[in-house]
Amino acid sequence: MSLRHGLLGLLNYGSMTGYELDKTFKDSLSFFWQAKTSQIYRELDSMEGRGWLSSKRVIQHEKPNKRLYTITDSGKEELKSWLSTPGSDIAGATRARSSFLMRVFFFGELSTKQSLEILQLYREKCIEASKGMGVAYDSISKYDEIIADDEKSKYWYITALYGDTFLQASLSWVDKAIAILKER
Amino acid sequence: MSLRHGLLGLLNYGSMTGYELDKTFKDSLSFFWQAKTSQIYRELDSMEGRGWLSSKRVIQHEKPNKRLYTITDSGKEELKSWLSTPGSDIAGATRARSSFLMRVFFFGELSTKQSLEILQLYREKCIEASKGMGVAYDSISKYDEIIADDEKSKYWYITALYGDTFLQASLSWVDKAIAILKER
DNA sequence: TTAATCATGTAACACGTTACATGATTGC
DNA sequence: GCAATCATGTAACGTGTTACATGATTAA
Repeated sequence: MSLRHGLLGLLNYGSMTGYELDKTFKDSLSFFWQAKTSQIYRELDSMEGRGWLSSKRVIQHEKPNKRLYTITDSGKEELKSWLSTPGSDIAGATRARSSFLMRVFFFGELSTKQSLEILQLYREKCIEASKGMGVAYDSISKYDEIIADDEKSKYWYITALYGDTFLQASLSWVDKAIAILKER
Repeated sequence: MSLRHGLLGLLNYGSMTGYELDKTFKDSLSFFWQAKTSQIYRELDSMEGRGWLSSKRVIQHEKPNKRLYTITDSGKEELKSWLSTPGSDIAGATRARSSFLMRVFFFGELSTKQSLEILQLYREKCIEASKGMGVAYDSISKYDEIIADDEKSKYWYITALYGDTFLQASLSWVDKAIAILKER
């Protein structure tokens, strides 16, 4: 499973509360992996049960109390071992799980006009997302300043680069698709 | 949900057994959506419960008996309505859910040598998958001969084109990533 | 004064994965 | 003789999603 290890990776940068993890996850990893707040809390609980994390209740007076999670040695081991054995997900990475593309496969049931409308909507979303990549790079710079570690931020940059490449490819595909539907 | 509608789409081309659906799904849609055999049988059951399908037991003597599924009018309606309302999945399509990329994000914890090895493995998988696209196009031609409908096969071709575009982009990204790690 | 932020969770349900079970026929 | 293909499923478990619940502080 991945959410587990994503959280482990983030906690390896420093202790955080569930709330902070949720936001950090959404800031940094949500392009590749989405998770709901409720799932994150449940997962933290189960990770603590496995001994990968320890937690401390922090009493606050002006704000609600919070629970601060810290990665344990056993958690660090698990993270390293997960990172160094990229089992099946390397194969899965050469496929693009997408319910949208599955729809497109069946667009023969719609009119060309309707299909075109949907593809054009997708095109706009791609352009929007592409513009939004700036925020991702900003986010990387921000965390880079806090953590200040070139070895780490280099990879953050590489993943952001993937986002760019992916969105450009998506755009170039949808333009080809629209052209095919318009020809003749 | 998507598996449901994928199966509905396939059954709209003609009646099939669970076994045939499983193979057809894996032949045609598995680049975008993966499903286990057991899940397909369970789903067919639940779809019949909703009245989207009807089924008939076919008694065979030389082979095991089978159950033939046929889409109902209500199922056809559901398919059309799903196709024409591309709700949230159009937004999701501009993100690339990938546990592999999440790993890469944390590669700072590994040595550059190890990271390079994993990226090179990924590179090979991309090339392999890229070569495998030929099979996908063959599969399209095969079904195109059976179904003989340009309106339909046009979209099959467009989705295969996505596969190609995606794999080329993945390759181009990993080459950039490897270059970054090798520089200096 | 209304919405957003801070901060945590529970419960129920939906979907995906793994393991197991059966047994005949056909091709290498 | 052994593996693959045909053909169907059940049970248990793991993961993801939706809905609900609470309540103070701060910025527009």
